[in-house]
Amino acid sequence: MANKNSNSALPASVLRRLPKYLAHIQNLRGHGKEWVSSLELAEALGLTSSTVRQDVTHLECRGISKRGYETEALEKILTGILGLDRGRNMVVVGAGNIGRALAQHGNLHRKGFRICGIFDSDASLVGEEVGDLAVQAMNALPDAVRSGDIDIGIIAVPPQAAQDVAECLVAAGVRGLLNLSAAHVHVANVPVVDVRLIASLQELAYAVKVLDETGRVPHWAR
Amino acid sequence: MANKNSNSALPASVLRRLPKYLAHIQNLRGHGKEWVSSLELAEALGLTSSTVRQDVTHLECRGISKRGYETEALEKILTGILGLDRGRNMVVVGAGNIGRALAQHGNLHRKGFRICGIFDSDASLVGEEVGDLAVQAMNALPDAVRSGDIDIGIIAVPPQAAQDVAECLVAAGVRGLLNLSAAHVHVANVPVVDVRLIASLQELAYAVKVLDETGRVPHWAR
DNA sequence: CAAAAGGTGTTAATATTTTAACGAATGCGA
DNA sequence: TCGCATTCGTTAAAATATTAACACCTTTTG
Repeated sequence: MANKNSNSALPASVLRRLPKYLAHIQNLRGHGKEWVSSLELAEALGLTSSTVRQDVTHLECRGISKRGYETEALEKILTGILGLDRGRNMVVVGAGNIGRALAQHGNLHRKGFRICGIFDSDASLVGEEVGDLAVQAMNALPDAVRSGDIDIGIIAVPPQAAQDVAECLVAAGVRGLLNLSAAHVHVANVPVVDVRLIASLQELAYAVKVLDETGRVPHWAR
Repeated sequence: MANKNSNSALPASVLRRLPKYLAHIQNLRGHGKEWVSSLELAEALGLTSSTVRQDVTHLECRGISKRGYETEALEKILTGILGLDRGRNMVVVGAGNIGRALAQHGNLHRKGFRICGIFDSDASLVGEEVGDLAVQAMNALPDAVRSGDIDIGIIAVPPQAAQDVAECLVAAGVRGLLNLSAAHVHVANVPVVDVRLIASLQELAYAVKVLDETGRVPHWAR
């Protein structure tokens, strides 16, 4: 018997699609659509209907024949699984372009990800205003994390500094790391997920090269 | 006989690791290291040595027993495959926080990705300075792309606008798209790669939830 | 009310990715 | 120069992920 109850962890492949389902369904709901079929979802997102149905299997949600899935239910379940029903407090380390952009990024806020502080080891940046925050020195980090109920640390520093910053953040008590640097970071017992900014560009450069040479777009870039 | 000559396209799984190999190897070279073994690479990047050796198989590169791989050769091959030996010209659409941050991001430039223009449909932003560029109106885009030898378009707009912008960019002649929005975009015959900014945060939120509930970090977030 | 159409959930087949295992090659120390 | 210990390339196995196929539900329609 298939195991699909909600406390068994999701396969990574499925999890990675969930955010796109959610974004699309929120959009549909915004247009007043109450039902959506696996085929519609698949076509909108570049998948097969089979994949969509398989994925839904892992959710606590059943569709009904000839109608599909209820968008309201799907949205609720997805936000629940992703833990988006509760807000998350975060700090950013690195007040360069990317760090500052994130700190001011309204969308994050709208999705329940609050940025509560921004830090930099460069003393000349300390005090500078970023949105309604002021850049703080690294030695202010531990207190800020402990007293601010911070869940997540965002690493927006040059790659050489990334691992050190990760360790700082974890020592300060953060429970998850979002890594925007190109470096690999690893810390015991704390989840890390990479935002592959430069890597994605490099992938794209490869895809463009393949397109030039063969006239065809690789399937992973469609 | 295994097919490993360079004109057969790389498996997606391998390709996605290449940027991390490259970043790490460049770092090693910076420290004067001339050789690296599959095991060292694996440990630094959170992989198995088997995976690394398997990956190298797809590169036009042989290691030698008891030493490993030559870092210089690896770097050259990787940059070649990813098409990083030639510069790429890009335009950004969307002069919000993210778009502006990218346009000024020094690292991109250093890696051969030149940002040649930034555009926005919001007339009130047109003319604003971003680094050494000025925000242009959308109707200036086609000429800029055609006359500027632009390869890549970067989509940094809200999700509702993403698909339209994608089509604009492609109509203007761009040959690849980097999508920073949460929406899915699709255009015939042009590769698209997503930078999963919000999606990654959502994945991380899930990983944190799993950590809370089970005490263990899911394997895909380590 | 029967039949057709358009959906789902499930199972089974296929394809891809990762890992393990091991013979062959190379450098190092005695 | 002869082992010994490393490390590679390769093959095969195991694990994951994707796709196809199909029985069985619902709604709509004649």
